[in-house]
Amino acid sequence: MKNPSQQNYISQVSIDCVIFGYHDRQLKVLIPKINFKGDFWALPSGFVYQDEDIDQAAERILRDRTSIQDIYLEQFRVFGKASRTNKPFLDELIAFNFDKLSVKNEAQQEYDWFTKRFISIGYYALVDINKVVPQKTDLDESIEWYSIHELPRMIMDHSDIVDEALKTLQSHLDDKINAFNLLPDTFTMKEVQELYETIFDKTFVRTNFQKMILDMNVLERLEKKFTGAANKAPYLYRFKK
Amino acid sequence: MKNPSQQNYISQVSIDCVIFGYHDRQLKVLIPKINFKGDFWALPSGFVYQDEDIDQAAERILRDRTSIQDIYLEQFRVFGKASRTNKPFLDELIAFNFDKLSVKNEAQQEYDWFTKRFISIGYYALVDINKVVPQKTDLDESIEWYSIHELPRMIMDHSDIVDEALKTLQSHLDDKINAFNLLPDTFTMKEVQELYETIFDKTFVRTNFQKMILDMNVLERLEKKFTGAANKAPYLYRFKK
DNA sequence: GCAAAAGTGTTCCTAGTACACCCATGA
DNA sequence: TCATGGGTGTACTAGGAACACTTTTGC
Repeated sequence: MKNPSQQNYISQVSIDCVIFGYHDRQLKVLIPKINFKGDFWALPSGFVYQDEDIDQAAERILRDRTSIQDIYLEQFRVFGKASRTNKPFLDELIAFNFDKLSVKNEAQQEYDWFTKRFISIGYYALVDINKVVPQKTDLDESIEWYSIHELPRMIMDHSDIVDEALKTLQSHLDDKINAFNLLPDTFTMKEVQELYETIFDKTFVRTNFQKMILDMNVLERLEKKFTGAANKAPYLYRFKK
Repeated sequence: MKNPSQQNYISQVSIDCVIFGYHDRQLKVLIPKINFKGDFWALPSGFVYQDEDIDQAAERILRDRTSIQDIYLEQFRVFGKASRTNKPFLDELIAFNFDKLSVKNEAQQEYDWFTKRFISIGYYALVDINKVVPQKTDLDESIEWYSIHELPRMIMDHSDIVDEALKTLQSHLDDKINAFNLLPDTFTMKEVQELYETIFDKTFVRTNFQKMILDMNVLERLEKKFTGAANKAPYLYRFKK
């Protein structure tokens, strides 16, 4: 990765992405661990090129980390406190990793660029977890799916950003009907119900839930799914595009 | 006004405010006209100081234009297309107002600063129109309330920003219950109904509307309001804080 | 036939809508 | 007492919640 301060980025503006996936009745968030000593986790982030729409920038960041195109994504909030800076985190990172005297010249320039106050635009993405092949950047030690209830301790206000993203997702589900982006192409009604129960952290009555979803009129019923289990085979559904 | 490029602003980030007021069954927006030849209208805007929260910046911009404190305001969207720049507008303004050869040195520096691509954070504000004393800045020729249905032709994407603000206001009314910020301290139920009918551009049945609003349980009933009219005096209400 | 899970229908209740009715006010 | 507009209650209805019932599947 080239030095950001040398890139044609808009300065002091960043994009932070909360990438939601769903697996095994758990809502998950894709989070990289930074490749330095000291256990630092940070949301997939990036900056905006001068000639790039912010939506394009978010798409680029997401594509780089998930290796899939056409991701469902929504801008949900700007985080703009004057105190929003990487400085405490960077200083801690440097203390763990470098002799302080060694930070000079070019490094100093990067340091100055990174430790300015940043305004961050929050996006959330909904992806089919099976289609994602998580990609490390060369700054990442690892990149993993974490259950939203067992997130690692993240830098800056990234935990708050995840909280806000979840709230927005919940409030959007009613009108935007976008939850199906978290499921595979075809799915059973039971899977939809489990997803909703996970997102809202509450249970639904099976029969009424089925009615509610079908009344949305956004699903098409396909063939039955025979699992070999000793019970009635459920229908598969697909989201109408 | 000092030259923005000399101020301690975050560059390429602006704040645009849609200030909603309500009068005479009309939803209005407070819009300054720029003090140059050529008829340019632009939303109340400003920039963010390095040591200032974006919310504070929005409050400052609003205070400067309305001369009231404690304004209800909500961040609603970021406008971040790569093509978002003041350049076409500024060039037109300069063509109307200056000999091109006169734009030099210091002016050139301001020109360069202003014509960069800007990411703008949209805020909407709800104010009691009676409490506002619109304030011109020294860049303004005038500042007026315009009916949302008769807005002047504004620069850049400011019309789109107003549209987005209105949509967000409508969608927020259900859960945020913030419409009362547009009314005086005390008001009758009829006034509330007319306000809602204006915002949603539809009519409500009087008796059911009263029930709906009272069931929100956010109003306290005060004394009656005797207008001298030959009919039953309506109660005044106040929004519980 | 039986257990398990899926699909459909039926009843009940609540919340919203339409509307009838009465009340207060000043001319 | 009359016209006008405000306040309250009641009947009706649609949509949601609870639940009973039937169907399908493999052992």
